[in-house]
Amino acid sequence: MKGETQDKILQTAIRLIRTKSYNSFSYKDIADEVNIKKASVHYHFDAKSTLGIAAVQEYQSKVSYLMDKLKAEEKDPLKRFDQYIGFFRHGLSNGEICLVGVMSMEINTLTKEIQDELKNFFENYTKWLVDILEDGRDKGMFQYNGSSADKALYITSAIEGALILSRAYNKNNGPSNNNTYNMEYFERVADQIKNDLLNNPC
Amino acid sequence: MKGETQDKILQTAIRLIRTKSYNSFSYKDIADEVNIKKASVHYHFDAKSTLGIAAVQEYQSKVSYLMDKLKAEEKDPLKRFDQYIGFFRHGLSNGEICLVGVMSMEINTLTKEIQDELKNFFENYTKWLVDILEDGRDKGMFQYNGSSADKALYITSAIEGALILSRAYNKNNGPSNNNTYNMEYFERVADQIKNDLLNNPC
DNA sequence: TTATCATTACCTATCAGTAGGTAGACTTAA
DNA sequence: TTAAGTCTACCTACTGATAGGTAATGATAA
Repeated sequence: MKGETQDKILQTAIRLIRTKSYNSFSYKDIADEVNIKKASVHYHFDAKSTLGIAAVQEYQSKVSYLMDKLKAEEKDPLKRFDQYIGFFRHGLSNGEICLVGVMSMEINTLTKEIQDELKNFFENYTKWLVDILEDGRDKGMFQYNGSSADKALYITSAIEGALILSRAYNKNNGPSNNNTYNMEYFERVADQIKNDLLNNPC
Repeated sequence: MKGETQDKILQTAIRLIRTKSYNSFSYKDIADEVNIKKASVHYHFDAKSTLGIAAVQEYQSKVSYLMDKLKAEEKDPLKRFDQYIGFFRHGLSNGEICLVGVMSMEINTLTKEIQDELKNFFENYTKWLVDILEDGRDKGMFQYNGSSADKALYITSAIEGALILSRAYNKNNGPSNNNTYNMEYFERVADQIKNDLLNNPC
């Protein structure tokens, strides 16, 4: 199959970035997981920075697809918001946090090209959330003061932070018998974000 | 002077972790910045993990000192909260984000000893904030629903996330002529956290 | 006082291992 | 036959780490 190995490499890279960070995985790691040799990884992605760019683009297109589908199929703002949160929840339950968050942390060590790719992603990222928020406010379901852009930035910050802290500091973390993680911290923050949206200043 | 070089190494390590991340700096980086040889860094800290532990402990004791001083000297809860935020603001203005946040992101790549050290730090970290929040609520200045522990987790998440995003996505980031960073995103999130504390559900 | 010894804080040189990366031969399927 | 994909085998640069040596300092005992 054309592109099968290439796709495996890409998906593995994305998973490794989300579990260990960009500067903490190597071509050897990829090769071992895909069951090919290091040189073959280089055949598909000549340099690590190339793979990095591809990983961001692939992750973005996956998220774009989900967000567009969500916008088309789910008209209830609260359920749409829940599904938005659900996207992060699902990753975290497998020990994977947001790729944008991880690579943003390492921003000072990345090439200009990757930085630009991330910036582009981040802009879309917040647009989706602004869209959900404004839809909810228009329909009278969400209340918040100030601009939607500010609120989106606030929520995004809280989610990114919650993902990091949840994976690091939950009791019994590390994957359990069924290979999922304790979600306690994440859920506690997610609940508060939602309550703020629903109950905010009278 | 006894310990002068050792302290320079430690301070440099902390700065490099906060600007680049733990897995993105090397003993060579430290050696070059302190103007000694790599082997001399090993003389003071036999292994990188030893240096990592020492960095977390040193950072913790610095923060502890500031927090205790703050508690003793500043009795107005709002001003105390502002100073708490100011601690993160100051770091970010030099391109440095929270060491706990950075290393938590890399948690899966760290030794058990460093993980324990971080967990210990995180527990104190949230205790300080809970203390500020409850003091403010007791004095009738802060309003929030739910437990103080939940609120502290929420605020901590938002701050950690804001630090990451602010450094990565502000316009014109990178250090400017006066060697400081654009703080826009961080301030926008910080303002909302504060407003929530002051105006929340009636 | 001075010769002896230990300690501190560095050095040069080197280690084995791993990083990302390349050249060229081999395999396989269209 | 040709092109795609994978391999072996290698490279250079760098990783954390160690061995062994050297001044300088300080303590100690004859």
